[in-house]
Amino acid sequence: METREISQAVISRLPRYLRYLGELKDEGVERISSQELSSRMKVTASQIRQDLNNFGGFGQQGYGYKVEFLYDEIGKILGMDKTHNLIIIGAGNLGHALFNYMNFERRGFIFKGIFDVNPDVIGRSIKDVEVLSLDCLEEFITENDIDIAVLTIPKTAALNVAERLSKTRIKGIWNFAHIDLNVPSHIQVENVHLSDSLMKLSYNINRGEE
Amino acid sequence: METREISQAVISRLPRYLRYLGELKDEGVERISSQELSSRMKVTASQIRQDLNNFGGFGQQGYGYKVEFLYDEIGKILGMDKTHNLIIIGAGNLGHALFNYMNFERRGFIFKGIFDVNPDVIGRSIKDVEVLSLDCLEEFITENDIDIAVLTIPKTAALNVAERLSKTRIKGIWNFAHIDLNVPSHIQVENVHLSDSLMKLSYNINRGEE
DNA sequence: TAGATTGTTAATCGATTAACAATC
DNA sequence: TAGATTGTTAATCGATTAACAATC
Repeated sequence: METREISQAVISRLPRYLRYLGELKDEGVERISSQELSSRMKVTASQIRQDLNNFGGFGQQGYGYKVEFLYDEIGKILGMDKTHNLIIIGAGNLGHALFNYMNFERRGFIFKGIFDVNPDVIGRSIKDVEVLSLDCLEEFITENDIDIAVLTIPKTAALNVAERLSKTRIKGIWNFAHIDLNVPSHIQVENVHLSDSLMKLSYNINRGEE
Repeated sequence: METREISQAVISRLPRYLRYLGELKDEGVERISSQELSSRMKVTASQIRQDLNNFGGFGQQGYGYKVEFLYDEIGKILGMDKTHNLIIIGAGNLGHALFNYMNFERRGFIFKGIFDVNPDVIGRSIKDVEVLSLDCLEEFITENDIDIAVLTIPKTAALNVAERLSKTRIKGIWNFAHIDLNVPSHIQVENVHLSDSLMKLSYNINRGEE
């Protein structure tokens, strides 16, 4: 329905808006102006208004924005009003950690299963959920209406699994493997390259010294 | 020594260059042109040359770039020739996972210690390293020449710890808490907001459907 | 109504891409 | 030398900021 595409720069800022609005809501603040919000968030008021107006007019002239309303609207834009079924592929430390991390479930991200290739790990239970063999991957995705696969496996394995996922109903891949995936355009990939992030920090630390 | 500031957009791309050059090196490729690299990485050759020339002329006209040399140079720019001492604050699932993740050590990031507040956890061992009490934080940082603190604790605790870290010799914070930290400018903060990332994926999935 | 603040258009700034002269 | 490809300047594109008319 939308005509022009909204830039990823804007999308990236939405969760941050949501976070600050959540805090305001918790503080019992009912209304906020772009000016006030801008000084809290250390961005320009202009940017806030521009960003929001990509999705419609959420404010009232002369008044500002209703915190709760805006919070809900941004939530909807980000799809937080829907639930998403996830599986984790890779029951190593990181997969384990994400699986145990409950806060995602509050947001409608439901972990339905966890997979591994290692026979020593398959069959064990994490949080009452059994670690499954990768053999049943496709079947499980279909039967459990899985939308998102989280990849916490080494890079070579990730390429192979991404290939298999491409032929399923999966809509998105949350990729923690240190490699770029090549998947059809109907599958969205969101990368979390931890080592890239750490290298960036390293750069900035060394720069800061000069 | 450098006069103009290099943009964070450029810095963010460096680890990706390093990754691709590493692959090329492994494949035994000795030289590569910006054109060839651009088609592999799906960026423009212009961008590659512009990015690299922020740091100096690493190529040879008519020839291209020596893979190994360029790999080493980018590594140096990112500080991969130095070692960094890290501590992890928060021995929960995520802290645990990062602590166990060996690949960082290959890059010169040495995990020196892990901290928690929970008395049930303090004293236990992870990889032969004892989980320490937050009480000895400052002392430990000084005695072990710690450069980077990794924050894998809930947001309120993170604010408090960041405050304490501000008064130490710490140069950087790798922040996994879902909150923006306020620290003096001599401390660099690199955020990994996992829930923000997942929300972005959620947006793109729902958008993709239209 | 007067004051405040949005929504939106216009101006600026920065980043990306294109072009080409320099040179290996 | 001729060909190839860099380093770098110039052009374009997009994103951010400023300004202000619309309006609550």
